[in-house]
Order: sequence, then structure tokens, then C-alpha cells
Amino acid sequence: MRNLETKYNPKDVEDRIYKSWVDGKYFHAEPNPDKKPFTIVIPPPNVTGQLHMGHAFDETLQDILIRYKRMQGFEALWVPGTDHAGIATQIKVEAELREKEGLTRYDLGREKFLERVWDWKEKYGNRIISQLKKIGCSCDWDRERFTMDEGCSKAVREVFVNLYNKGLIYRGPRIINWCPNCITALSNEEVEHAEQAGHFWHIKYQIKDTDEYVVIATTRPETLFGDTAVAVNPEDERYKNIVGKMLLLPLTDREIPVITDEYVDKEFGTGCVKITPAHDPNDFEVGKRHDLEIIKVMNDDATMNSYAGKYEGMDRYECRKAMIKDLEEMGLLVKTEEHSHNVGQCYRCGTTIEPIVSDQWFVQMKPLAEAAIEAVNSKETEFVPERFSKTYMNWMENVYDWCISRQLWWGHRIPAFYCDDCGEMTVSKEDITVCPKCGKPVRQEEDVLDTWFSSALWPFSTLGWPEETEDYKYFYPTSTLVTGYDIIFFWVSRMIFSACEHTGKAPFKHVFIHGLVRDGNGEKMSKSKGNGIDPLQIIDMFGADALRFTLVTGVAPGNDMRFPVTYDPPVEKGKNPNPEVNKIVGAPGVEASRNFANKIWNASRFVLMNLDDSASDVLPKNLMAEDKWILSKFNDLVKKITDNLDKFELGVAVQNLYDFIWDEFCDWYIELVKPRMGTENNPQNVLVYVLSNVLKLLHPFMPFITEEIYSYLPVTDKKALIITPWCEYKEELNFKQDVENIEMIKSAIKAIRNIRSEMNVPPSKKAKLIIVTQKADVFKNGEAFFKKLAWADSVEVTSSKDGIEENCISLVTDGAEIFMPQGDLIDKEKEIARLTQEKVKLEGEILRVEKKLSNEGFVAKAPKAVIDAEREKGEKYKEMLDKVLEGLKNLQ
RNA sequence: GGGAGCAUAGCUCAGCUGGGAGAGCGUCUGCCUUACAAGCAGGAUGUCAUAGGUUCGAUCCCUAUUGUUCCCACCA
Repeated sequence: MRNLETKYNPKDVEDRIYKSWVDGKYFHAEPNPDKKPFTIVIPPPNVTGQLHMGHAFDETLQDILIRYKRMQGFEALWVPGTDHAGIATQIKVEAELREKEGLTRYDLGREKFLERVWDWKEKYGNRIISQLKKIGCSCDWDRERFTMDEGCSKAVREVFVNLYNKGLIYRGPRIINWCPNCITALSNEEVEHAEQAGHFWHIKYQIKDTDEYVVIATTRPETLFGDTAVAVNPEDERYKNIVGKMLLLPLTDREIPVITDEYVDKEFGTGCVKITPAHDPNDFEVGKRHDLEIIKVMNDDATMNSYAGKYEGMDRYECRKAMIKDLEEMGLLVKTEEHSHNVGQCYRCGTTIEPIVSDQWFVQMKPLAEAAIEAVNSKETEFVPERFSKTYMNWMENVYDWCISRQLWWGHRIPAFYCDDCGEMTVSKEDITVCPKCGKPVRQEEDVLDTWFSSALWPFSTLGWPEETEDYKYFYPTSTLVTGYDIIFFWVSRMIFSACEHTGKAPFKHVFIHGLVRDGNGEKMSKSKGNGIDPLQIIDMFGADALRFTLVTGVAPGNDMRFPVTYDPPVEKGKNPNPEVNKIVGAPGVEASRNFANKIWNASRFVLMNLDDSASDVLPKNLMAEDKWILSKFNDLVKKITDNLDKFELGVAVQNLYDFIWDEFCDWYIELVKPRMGTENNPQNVLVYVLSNVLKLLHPFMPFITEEIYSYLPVTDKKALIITPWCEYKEELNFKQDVENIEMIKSAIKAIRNIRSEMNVPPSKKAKLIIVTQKADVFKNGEAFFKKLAWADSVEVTSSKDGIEENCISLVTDGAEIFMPQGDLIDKEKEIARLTQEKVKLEGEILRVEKKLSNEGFVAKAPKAVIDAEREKGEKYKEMLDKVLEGLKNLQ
């Protein structure tokens, strides 16, 4: 115990401590009428691969909150689990299949392919769980869930059928976003927009039975084959005469009419718009208004179909190139302009989205949004920081229907059954094999649901809903949801409206939103850029506590953070590393945290090696001033940490802890108390008290090292730190006067150190101190401190300056004037310069204060406390200035 | 087009309902002072983006401007 190494080694500790928590079943929660519940459901990581730094951040925040609440006496439940992540996982498994076996999913068939995906899920799901454990997550592993497990699937069907029966789910042809690579429909949220350089082609459409043309401008000429009209603005004088005429659609033998529609902007392009209802959302609307034919010109993989005539079979871009060439040769291409525009891309594979008409399933959103808006307006759910509620509202108030069907195999298959015989469609919670209408066999819908459909139910599906289980009744609604601002639309919004609709309650009280973890250049981490940092590697290098501490240090809620690392060989700033070549060798932020962990470790070693058998955490009756000082400071700390945690200000809380432990406890209290070690006035119990309690406050942030150290301490209530009650503010440990006194001594010591350093006096050179003060008792008490911390060999405390020898350095500090006879060491010129500088500074301060105090407005309107403080300051400065002036006089 | 964030020390960032700005890293000086060199002591560095306004008083609140990042929408 007393032979602990001088370097804290996380590897000796973390796995062992984690196991002890699991063995103690401390993570497990059960409905408990004697306690209040505190519930968090984890944002389930995708089973696509492994955790990245963003997860580590997200989960650290949750673990901090859950550990804090657990210690505060809540029945704290953190539900873990993973997400099946429809498209993302299917893509991964398909890629693996292609690489390793040269097969496609169609080669295997649906059933066999799904077996492969389940194998994948097993492997990577488990890997993710083990990574969560490495980070220190105190999830209730008895309740681990998966979005496609039995319970969640049941909830999905319940919700689907409910919504369908209420008429809030419908099926029909609409323009949707189609990913030709994933071969599925996507919701609007799953499309990312990126600026792309493109062209604006001006093409002539001949007016039938004339030699005249109209010119239309398009960025997507290949959709021409689906044109069923050309539209102009009804107010456009230029085209009034051709409205109603027929046009010859180039490269085809079709004729299309010229129609008028308000949608057309006269000013933009040529004022003529080709209308392609099957391939453009706006055109689709125009088409509906004018009852136009809908002609789809592409196959599911974005190759051209038979409507494209001789271009059939070509890829859409190949076709574009070829037809432009042909149009040019035919003299129908008027001009080509450079044109950059936003193009939709699949959020999973990056392929350019094709807007396409397709039969899909939709959730009607408007009616569902109402309750979700109200939940946030009424503060049933609150966003932290508050500004994100605007993001949410903005989306919620402008929702459009949600396309929920996906042409994938991996996911919840839509519970709709078709009878090919009578045409009946049945939506049912239970699987059916025969048509309830005609008794003929039915076939189930091939499509699966959007992966977000099931994650939208996560806060209640994981707690037993639709059953009214004890868990559901006790733990739901949950307390806090922690997640990144990037999935407010995908997930948070959908959880809120789903919960409001199906459970009648908002799913959580607080939504604690955090930012993204970026690389050292401020860029998003990504595999393709090679700038991703594996949290497990960082843990391996520095320990989980150091990583966790780093992730919450210096970050304000909702803000992004940078995670700089150094590579070997080094990578130029602004450049991306090549993971094959550049290895991570350092991480400045984490090193600082690791050093902090080490500091605590060594402070604890110091305490432990100085304890005798009688040591405990019971505070003695005869507390010394410095004991009262640290106890008061600790008391303040308890309040600060608790307040800040309650406000989700984790970054501030962690800074408070750092300052208290390093500065106040280590640099001052332990140093102040060293002279008392081993004497009959041994401070050991105060040391144990403060250390053991500060470990409690630090535990949520650095669970491993705190638990380890705590186990060595002779505390009265000996149990695992993780379940030890949180500290409370104690009025009886507030010693205002002693705090003032010790602060006075501290500033005197600092002033002496400062001067000695300026005068280049080495610590080995001891000095005599004469302290002239009206507070003799205070400074007398500090005698030992001056000897130890200000390198004095003798300390004389007096109330008068009589008899002080002339050749002294004098310094003025709060409550005292200190003289240091320095013999020949004193450099008179230097000392005069120093005092003169001091004089100028004080005069400046006095001027400032006097100016302020002579300002009538200030005296009349400022709060009394502020004015008094200012007066006090002024007096103190004047007093100090007098002494400085006197010192100068003596020197000259 | 709509919305949001950011601009503070060389770098990365804090700054808690307005009362003369802080940390870490880096840097400079001196130290193995009986827990810690992953340490100790001391120092230097800021027109708190710009211009107005409110106020006795503004880094903080309001307005505008500039720069920057992001989200949403989008005229073919």
C-alpha cells in the first residue's frame, strides 16, 4: 500500500476496477419506490464497426451524469444497446461479401444474406460493448438492447399498425430521393447537399408545324426523355403566343404541350421550363396541377430505360454526354453555361441522389408535429443549451411527410400483406399467411423500415413498451438524453413526436446537446481523410480517465472541440496523416489530463505514506487555521461542482476540480501542513477527509483512479466509491475568518517568493523576515509557513518598525509590511527601481478608484457592495503606497 | 433565401444573469525544497474582430459591419 509507484499506471487498475464494479452489480437498477429514478438511454451506436472519438465523447458525458446521479441517491439506470443501422450495415456486409467471396446479396438470396448480417451484428455489436466498458461506462448490462431484438421489433409493429389505423401512415407514389447505389429510397434527412460544378445547357425545342423554337435551359438534359410539357409563366408576354401549342421533343418522336404555371420564374434562365414530373419534385407538383403524364426514364440503378431510345442501358451521366453531343450535331444546342448548383448526395455512400417517382410508405407528419412542438414549448422537454430548441422548432414547424420504406433487406420488414388474388392489403401486428378477405395466400411487403423508425422508439421500446411493465412505469419518461447536434433531426425530433403520440409523454426531461470532436485542424474526423483518432488507442496510451477528463475540459455545452495529436513522422499542420505511415505518438490535451491524474496519484501517495494506524476521516476538534481554510475551500467546491453538474456545465465543473486539487490542495494545503506531519498536531485526518471527499466529486469524471485510491483510504463508511453518497455543503465547515487569514499569509508568501526570484536569491540562501503588522496573531501563526514556503530562517513579528536595520528589502502586502535584511546582497539601484515601479502602479490604481468614486452617477446608482469594495480597495492601495514611499525615502 | 454558432495570450479554448480578463500547452528564469521533473517557484505576452447604442460603468446587453463555420431551403 505504501509502496505505490511514483507514476500512476492505468493498465494496472482499469480492468480490475471495472470488474469489481460489475461484480458488485453497481450498474444494475431496479424499480425502487424508496428512490427517485434517473434514466438515460444510450444513443445506440451503429453495429457497422467500432466506436470513434465522437462516441467516446458522447458516452463520457452520459457516464458522468449517471455516476453523479447514482451517488446522489437516485436509482440510476443507463440503458445500453446498439442500432441495426439499416443501410450502413447492409453496405458494409455487402462490401465484405464482394471483397472476400466476389458475391452480391442477390447471389445469396434474402434469407442467407440476412444470416450474414446477423453474424456481422454479433461480432461488431460485441466489440462495441467491450469498447464501452473500456471507456468506463456504467451501463446496466443486464438490459442491453438492440433495435431489432424481439421487444424493439414488437414496439415497431405496434407503432406501425397504430399509425396506419389512424390514417397517419399511407402508401403511394410520390417523388422521393433515390440512391441508385444503395438501390433504395431515402428520407429528406438522409440526403446531404453539396455544391457541385455543373452546366446549364440551353436546348431548342421546335414548335410543331413551324420553323420556330423555344429554348429551355436545364442542368439535367438526360431527364428530357421524361418531359411531358414545357411551362412558362402566365404573365410572360414573350411566350403568350405559343401557350397551348405543341413542341417536338428532341431525340424522340413525342410531342409535348406548352403550358402556363405560376411556378415558373420569368427572370431565371430562358423563362421556359421543361417539365419532368417523374424526376423532379417541383415538376411533379406542376404535373399534378396539369394532370400530366409521368414518365420514368431510369432504372433503379440510374441507367436509362427504354424511354431513352437509343441511349437505353447507358448510365445517366454517360447518356447525358452522348445526347449533348448529338444535340450539338443536330444544331439544337444553343449554348452551354458553367453553372454550380447544390446536388443531393446519399449520406451513406455519397452517390448523387436521383429524385424519382416511386411507390413508397410515408408517415404523415403535420398532425404528429403538433404535440412535439407543444412538448418543447411547454418545457416538458428542454434543450440544453437552449439555442438548439430553435433548430428543433425550425424543423418541426416545417416538416414534410416522412418516407419510411427502404428497398433493403436488413431492417424491420413492413407488416403489410398483399393478396394478389383480390387485391386486398392487410396491415397487421401478427404475421398472416392468408387474406382475411378472400382466404387466398398473401405475400408480405418486401420493403423494410427506415432504421430511424425503430430508433425513434428507443426511449420506451427499451423499457418494455407497449407492455405496461414495472420498468416502463418506473423509469419512463427518461431523464436526460445526451447526443450530438448533428442528429437532432434524424433522431431527437422523431423520438419526441413518437413518444408524444404513443406514450402521451415527452420521452425525456432534458436533451443535452454536445458538439463534434474534430481533429487538430478543426476538421471533421473521417476514415477517408485518415484523421480519425481511435479512443481505444488513446486509452491504451494514457488511460481512460485521462481521455475522459480531456473530453470535458475546456468545452462549453454544444460547442465543437478539437483533439490535436502528434504523429511520427510528423504531419504538417493543415495536412492529413496517412495512417499507414504516420503513427500517433502524442496528444497534448490528454497528456495534461494524464499529468493531472498522476498529480492526484502522488498527492495520495503522500497522504498514505504519512498516515498512522489511528488515521481516519473524522475531523478533529482542534482544527488549525489552514485546516479550516482548506475545509472551507472544499465546502465551496462541493457547491460549485454540484451546481455546475446540475446546469450541465461539465467543463466548468472539471476546471473547478482541477484548480482545487492542484492549486489549493497540493500546492498550498499539503505544503502548509508538511511541518505538522508526524507531530502530535498531525493533520492526517483532515488530509484523509479532504482527499476522500474530493475523490467523490472527481469520481464521475475519472472513475478508475478515484475508485482505486479511495480503496486505500481509512474512511469510516467503507464501501465502493461508485456508490458512496455525494458530498454535501456543510455550513459548520465554513470558516470565513480563517480563510481570510490564510489568504493573507498566502499573499505575503507569494510576495516574498516574487521578490527573491526577481533578486535572484536561490532557495538555499535563507533570509531573516521582519513582519510589521497589526495582525500579529495571524502572522505569528504563519511562522512555520514562512520558513518552509518563503525560505526564511527566522521570522520576527512586530507591531512597530523601531529598530529595523536600514539595509532591508521592504515589501508591502495585504495586512503587513515585510522587511528582509539582505546584507551585501541588496542591490540598491535595483531596489529603488522596483519600488518606483510599484509606486507608479499603485498611483495608477488609486487614480482609477478615485475617479470612479468621484463619479456621481456611480455613487448614486451602483450597488452598495460594489461601492464599498471600491472604497476598501482605494484605502488599501493608499496604505500600501505610503509604505512604498517610506521605503523609497529610506533608500535614498 | 431562412436560421444558428464563432471571432479573447504564440496555439487550443474557458469566462457562471454587466463592476478592470483566466486555464492548459508553448515560451523565458531559477530550482532534484523529505508525494510528484508527467514536478516546484517566479516571469512575459491581450485596443477581448470593427463601428455605433443602452448604462454611472460593456469582453458580456442592443444594432450594424467584416471575417469564419455549420444547419435548413433552393430557380429548371
